[in-house]
Amino acid sequence: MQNIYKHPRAALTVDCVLFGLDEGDLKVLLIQRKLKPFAGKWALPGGFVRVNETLDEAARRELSEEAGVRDVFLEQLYTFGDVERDPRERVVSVAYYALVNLADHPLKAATDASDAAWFSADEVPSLAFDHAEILTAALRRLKGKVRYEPIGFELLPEKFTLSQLQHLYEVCLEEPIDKRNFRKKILGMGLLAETDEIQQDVAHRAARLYRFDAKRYEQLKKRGFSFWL
Amino acid sequence: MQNIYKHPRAALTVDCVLFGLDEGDLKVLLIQRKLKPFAGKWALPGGFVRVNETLDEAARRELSEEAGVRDVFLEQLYTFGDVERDPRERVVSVAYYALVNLADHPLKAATDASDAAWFSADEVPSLAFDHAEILTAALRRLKGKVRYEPIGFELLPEKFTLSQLQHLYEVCLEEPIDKRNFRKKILGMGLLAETDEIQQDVAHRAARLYRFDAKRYEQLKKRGFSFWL
DNA sequence: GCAAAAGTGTTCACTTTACACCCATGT
DNA sequence: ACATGGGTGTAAAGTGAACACTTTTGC
Repeated sequence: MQNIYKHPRAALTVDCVLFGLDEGDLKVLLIQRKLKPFAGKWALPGGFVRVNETLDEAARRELSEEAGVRDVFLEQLYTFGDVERDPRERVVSVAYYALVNLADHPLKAATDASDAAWFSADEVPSLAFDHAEILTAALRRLKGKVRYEPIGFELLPEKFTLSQLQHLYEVCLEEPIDKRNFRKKILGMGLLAETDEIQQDVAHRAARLYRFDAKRYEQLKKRGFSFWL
Repeated sequence: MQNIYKHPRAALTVDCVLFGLDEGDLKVLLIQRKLKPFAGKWALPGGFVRVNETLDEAARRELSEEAGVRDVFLEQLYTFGDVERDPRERVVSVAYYALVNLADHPLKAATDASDAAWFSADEVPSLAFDHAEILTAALRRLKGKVRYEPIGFELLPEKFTLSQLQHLYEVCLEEPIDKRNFRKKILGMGLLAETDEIQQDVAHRAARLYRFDAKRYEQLKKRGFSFWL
């Protein structure tokens, strides 16, 4: 190595906003800090980037270590670089957001840092560092992006009902949606494959289950199709 | 400071994709490198982030030092963190894109690094580092974002004709646009203020000049209006 | 007078919205 | 039998797309 430490360097971290959907309620996973600074405060899972791992790898590692989740949808969000965002020293943080399906992954975040808990995304406690700002940015991104990319499915189980999907969109778009129009539009896209299964153990007529057809989406995208809701 | 250099740290840089519009041709400013690595190759303006400046400040400083432009539209794009992206050592780069109006700012980039030149955005030479990837991402962002945010005006002079605006959109959307429909739509938004001036020194009927009314846009946005083209 | 771009409306197809009732199931 | 959500079609309004000619100006 050459030229290193000639000048002082910022430290580099990743922070992850992990979203889950619980019965039509959008949740975020937070971790209660054990160490200074902000000991005892809630914070996003995250940590230092190692010198030989990519940013994506660091984010996945932190999600695995601190939140106990693997193989989830993950996307870089924004890099936060205010000079005073960490009281110890200059720390620049690359923020990610991740989407997990709470039906398959446990609601208890099995982890070493077991002080993890899910909070409603718009009712979080006071957060450490600038994590409130990161969370706000992640919510904005999620709520914007579900409209033009089919990422909402990452929050649902593999097989889901049209009502579950509709509720998800109602949460993200922050407005009620007409049931018939929603079904017409989403089925008309041809991205949902009907399964031969139906909802189980419900105290009313059981709904048909659908899958998102990712291969079909890729095909259509190549032909110029754009997802839009 | 505490805990510093306990572990090796990545270096942190910013890189800027500066776009300009020249007669309906989208251009990017590149700098010919003087130093190793990649000496002689073309690269994006950029450099190391100082420990006491924010990322935005670093990006603006580099644009000023290397490209000779100030007070331009600037937005963070993405952070590139591949382990091998710099052959010297681990360097993470926060990429920005900026939009400048070439009519007011000089086409010659007056600068210390005077080996700067404008290239057509889709006919660039081979670039240093992963700058080709950064440029691709910036183009994708620009071409996507002009549709739903009125950022295109940053590429035009303060007063412009509707045809100039249409050409800009034709470049970004990569398809011809019907003149009458375009004018109907853009004027119908109420974001353009007619000036009492007309185009000068053209060998045909002179077009009326318009301004983008940023205040009006802010007002409308608060009332739920969304820009869309 | 001709070349070159400015400016201007209408029609048709399609998309979006609004809206209400019966059905299947479990308790 | 009743409570709960599942599932379905139509009409009216609004939006997007296609399209051609006259006007102004400089040379």
